[in-house]
Amino acid sequence: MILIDYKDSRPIYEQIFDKLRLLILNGALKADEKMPSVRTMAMELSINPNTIQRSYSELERQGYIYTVKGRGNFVSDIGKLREEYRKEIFNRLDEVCASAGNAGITGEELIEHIRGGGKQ
Amino acid sequence: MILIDYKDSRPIYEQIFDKLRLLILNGALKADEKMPSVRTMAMELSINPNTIQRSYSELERQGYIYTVKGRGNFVSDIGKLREEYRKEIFNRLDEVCASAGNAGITGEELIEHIRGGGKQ
Amino acid sequence: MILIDYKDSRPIYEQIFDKLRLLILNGALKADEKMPSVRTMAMELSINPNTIQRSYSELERQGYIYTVKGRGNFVSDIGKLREEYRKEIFNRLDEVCASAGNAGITGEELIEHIRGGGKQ
Amino acid sequence: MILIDYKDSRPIYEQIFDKLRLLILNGALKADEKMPSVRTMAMELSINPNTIQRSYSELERQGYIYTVKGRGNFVSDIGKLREEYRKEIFNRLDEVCASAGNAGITGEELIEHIRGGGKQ
DNA sequence: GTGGTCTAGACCACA
DNA sequence: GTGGTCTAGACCACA
Repeated sequence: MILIDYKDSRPIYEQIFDKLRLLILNGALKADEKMPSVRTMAMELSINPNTIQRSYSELERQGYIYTVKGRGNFVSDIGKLREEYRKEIFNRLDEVCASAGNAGITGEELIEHIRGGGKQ
Repeated sequence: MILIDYKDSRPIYEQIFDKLRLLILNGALKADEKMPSVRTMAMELSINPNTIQRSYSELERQGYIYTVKGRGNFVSDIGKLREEYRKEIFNRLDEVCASAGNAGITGEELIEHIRGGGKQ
Repeated sequence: MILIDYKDSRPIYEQIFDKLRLLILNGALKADEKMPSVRTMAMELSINPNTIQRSYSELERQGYIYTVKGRGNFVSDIGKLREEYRKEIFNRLDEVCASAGNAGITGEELIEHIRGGGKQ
Repeated sequence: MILIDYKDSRPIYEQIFDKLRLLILNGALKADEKMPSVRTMAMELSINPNTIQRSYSELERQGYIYTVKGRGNFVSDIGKLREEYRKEIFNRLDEVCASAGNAGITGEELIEHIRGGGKQ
């Protein structure tokens, strides 16, 4: 379900955070569904529980999951968060556009690339 | 000429690398032009020379500048590099598109955002 | 009668404790009235009986209820406790005043806020 | 400068966070001033560096300090944050008022308590 | 030297 | 069993 890329420069806790967040935004993990326990996931991925804990804490801090002490972590009912994620993506798009401008790439070229389905 | 943002989470050597690379890609720094010496730039920016050296090494490794022992660093004649930089940007665009897909954003929405000039 | 907020960070036993204490201080639960049994309440709230037990133990420890073996839990005749609860509140108020002082908020501002009915 | 209360139920990292935040809000630590290094503070307080690190991370996340890799942590120029802290305090005051209402304490009593300087 | 990440292992509160 | 906190110790990137 989750694969860790040790060659990725991003820290492990962040990779896990990103993938879980995506599963929640996707709807693959639904509201009030129980997440795998910190220890279970740590065992499955052969990773220290502290590291998983950190991913979960960050998910909780940003409102993607909520914690019930002694019971586990559960998926939140996200609503506003979808909107925030959309903004995050448009911001990243803006950055790409800015870099493109510096490299002499026009907006039309970017659009053509998107239309072509990327990675042509 | 170069401003460092200490509140930026990116390391200093990377900020400097990015800005110098941009000046070269821009044509602001032209082929065979001499770069400021490591020490000069370190003084001007009040930064550890090791840090400047690291930016320069990375620029050299990627082919943006070349070093002549005892004489200094000079801007390369970049040709292929422009093309590589373009690829890098299209790759970043592909990543944004992939994330967008996961969030239910269509290519048309991205295109509309680009057309609108972003940051509306 | 009692609603548990699983998204509240406070532990469940504490939420139940707080709400029952309030019902007693309110007078909604009167002296010598019988409390619902641990099992009944556990069933109604779909909660582990151990958790309810813990809330009841804490209520008993602080004198809000008393236990008769084999018969159940009963509301105490609270008198001093009202006074203690008042002290607790004034202590919390003192803490707020102290924090306010550190933030440069004057007592008059706090008073004005109270007069204004708060949450304006 | 900072004392840890091991009898306090709040975790150590939170106590340190609170105290440092206060020193910043106070102006005792000024904008762009260097914070003690994680290790130095860990030694002084005889606490594990990871714990200090956690306090610093939280301070950074909330914008009270900023980190320059390889150099250290520095106090941010807080502005909005003062306003947020004020709000936090008024929220806490609102909670006290609500509890007071439940205990039959009037707003006037609270005001009188504040006027009297508390802890009378 | 400075912060960032991770592991191993422990102990605690809570259910 | 479940998450939360902490210590001890290691290794890395950065300056």
